[in-house]
Amino acid sequence: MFIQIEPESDIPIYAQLASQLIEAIARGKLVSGDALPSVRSLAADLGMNMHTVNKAYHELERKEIIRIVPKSGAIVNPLSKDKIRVDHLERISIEIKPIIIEAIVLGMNPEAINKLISSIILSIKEE
Amino acid sequence: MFIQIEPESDIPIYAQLASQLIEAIARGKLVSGDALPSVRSLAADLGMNMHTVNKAYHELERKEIIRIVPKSGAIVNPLSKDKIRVDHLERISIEIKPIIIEAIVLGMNPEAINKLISSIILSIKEE
DNA sequence: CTTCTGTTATAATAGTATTAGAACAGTTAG
DNA sequence: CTAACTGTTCTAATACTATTATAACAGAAG
Repeated sequence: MFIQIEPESDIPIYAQLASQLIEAIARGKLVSGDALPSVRSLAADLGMNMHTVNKAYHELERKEIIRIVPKSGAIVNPLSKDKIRVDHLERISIEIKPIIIEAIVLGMNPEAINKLISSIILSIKEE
Repeated sequence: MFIQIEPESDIPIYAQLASQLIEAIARGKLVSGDALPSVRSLAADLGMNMHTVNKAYHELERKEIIRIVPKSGAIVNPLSKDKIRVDHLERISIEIKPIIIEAIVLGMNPEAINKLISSIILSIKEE
């Protein structure tokens, strides 16, 4: 697996894992219908506990990015191309708002913010 | 003070406070050079502990949004209009990246993301 | 049927969040 | 000058989260 965990980060490792799995989906390394590794095998693979991987998976399930089939496994949900549900948009909005405000206070104007986001999107698709 | 804390939120109250102070600066309710209330008085005002307010202030100091003068008080830093320092840009980038990725996975295209951010910026300046 | 799956439960450890109380030393206003 | 106010530092208690460790359970899959 293409996961790199930084144990010394102040970001919990279950959150790092969840984040990198989302990134893998965004990059097309994981596509709709793909099965994720079992919590036990991925935990062994990454040298962490089964429950930590399980927590990351449930984080992704809560965001409806994967689906967990009890006693069976987890698979990547169909990603709605160029559509977004209102509740998802709401969550993204709540998550992103404080950062936008911080950016403004630190001196970024709307164009600069837009430019930053464009470069982030490019960096995802390229790397 | 124009602060509203939600004690039942899963966001720590020191983080809520820090966030709302940044927002107050973004809205111009607090401007460069303004003195923040003392940690004791704001804590009493909001019904929370002095140390919790202190933690929020140090969070803002870490982000270089305010300056804390030991044994004296905290004042709002000069906000660099339409300029942003590289290290600040770097931090904003790291903070915003996982959310952008989540937005993409949930079906937002670059235009939709840009539109969302524009509406957030508008909502800050209007309300 | 046996192995693999997520689920659930208990438990221990470490760290964070929040509150409390107190003392200390520099700042400031009367 | 002095008294009130300031952030700082310390100890300490409580609650919650994060992480790991075992173990047992019951459904899925070969």
